[in-house]
Amino acid sequence: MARKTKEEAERTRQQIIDAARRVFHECGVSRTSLEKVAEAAGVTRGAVYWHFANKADLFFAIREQISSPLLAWTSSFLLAEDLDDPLEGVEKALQEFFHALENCQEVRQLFEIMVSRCEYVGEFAAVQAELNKPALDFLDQVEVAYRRARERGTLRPGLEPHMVALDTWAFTGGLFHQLLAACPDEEWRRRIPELIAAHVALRRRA
Amino acid sequence: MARKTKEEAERTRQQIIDAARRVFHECGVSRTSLEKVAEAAGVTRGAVYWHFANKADLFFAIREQISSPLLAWTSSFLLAEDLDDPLEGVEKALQEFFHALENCQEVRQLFEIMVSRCEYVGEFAAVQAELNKPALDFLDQVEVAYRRARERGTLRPGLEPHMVALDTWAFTGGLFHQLLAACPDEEWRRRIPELIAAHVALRRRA
DNA sequence: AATTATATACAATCGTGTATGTATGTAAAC
DNA sequence: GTTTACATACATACACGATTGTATATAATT
Repeated sequence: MARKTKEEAERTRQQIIDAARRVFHECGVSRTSLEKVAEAAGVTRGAVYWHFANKADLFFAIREQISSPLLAWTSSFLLAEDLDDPLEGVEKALQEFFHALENCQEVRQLFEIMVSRCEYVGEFAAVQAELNKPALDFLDQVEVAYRRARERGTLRPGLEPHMVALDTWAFTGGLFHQLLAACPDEEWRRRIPELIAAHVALRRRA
Repeated sequence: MARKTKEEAERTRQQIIDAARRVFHECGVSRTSLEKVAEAAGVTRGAVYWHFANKADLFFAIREQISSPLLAWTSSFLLAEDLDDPLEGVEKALQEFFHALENCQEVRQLFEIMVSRCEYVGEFAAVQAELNKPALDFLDQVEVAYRRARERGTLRPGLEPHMVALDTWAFTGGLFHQLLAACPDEEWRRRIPELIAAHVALRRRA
């Protein structure tokens, strides 16, 4: 086969990224050969190697496509300055994040790959560092929100913003991992919004 | 080489398990060939295949050696019936678990392998299910503890045991994962006991 | 005409499982 | 108490498939 127009090439690139996400999700990253990805995308390894240097490069591309916009979206709520109660921003951000995780197939696949279908060793150690940066940013932002809440008087008295932020951070990470890896049952999933609300409520002035 | 006595054979088996844990931790499960494990253990693949059917079998053996006793130990605190305040059992169990995670090299390596150096696909999907079972057991036990606390009147009024248990469960899972994969800094680690204490305190009657 | 977007062909490596070799332990027969 | 027979605990060798990266071919685009 032969050369295609730039738009067609871009479409091919996207097809490869989509295919890679599906195959990574099904087979795990290390058991996925680039041949499989190519086949799933309806091209040959030639095309894959043209667009991406190697498997790790492909992995980063998937991340870029899905994760970046989502995190920008959710953190916009955390940073919102015009809230009467900054705790609402925390709750809204969490609700949005877990809503996307529940309802968007691509998002869910990506995070499942990152959590339980990838080994963070060698080239992929860098991927893990990338994964963690948003988590640490989130931690900082939550602390800011709690600090603001204390100033506005909506934080439960006696709670120190730093500690509460760590607590919420741990809670969020736990929800995230348990949801992806150890979900007890379907009923539990439906109660996640409620659980988040309860978590925040416990930190609000009674 | 030739046949050894039963004790020697058992020692060989343990050496292979130890070596496998180290190599899995360093290279990731899928990039670890049984040849590497054999070399690290000072034997040949023949010995490895004699004691274990395949890589997944070896993985289970590592888990069995390290995880089982630890979980028995920690859950003994959760189940303790003679406590004035059942919340103390929750706290003690969490403190013990994270203490082991901090101070025991083998425990830490095992969990790091499970969290970020193994792809739960194919034969290993079963491993993940195994990993989750203790987590779900823990969830149940925590709920029992909170229920008892409510009966004894040490639980903060207005909290429902089921929801609080889920909250603590998420918190614990988050602490676990963040500690293994995204630890902010050394100072943070030293404050984990404090963080756990604060978490439980927030659920105790003021 | 030069470049680009692919397909195809190639070489080299690596890992797996199994089959086989072998020396020693172990227990029963004598 | 030997001898014998068999099981055990490995080491070694082999056959096979799978993947990877690259080099080259090809045809359409620019």
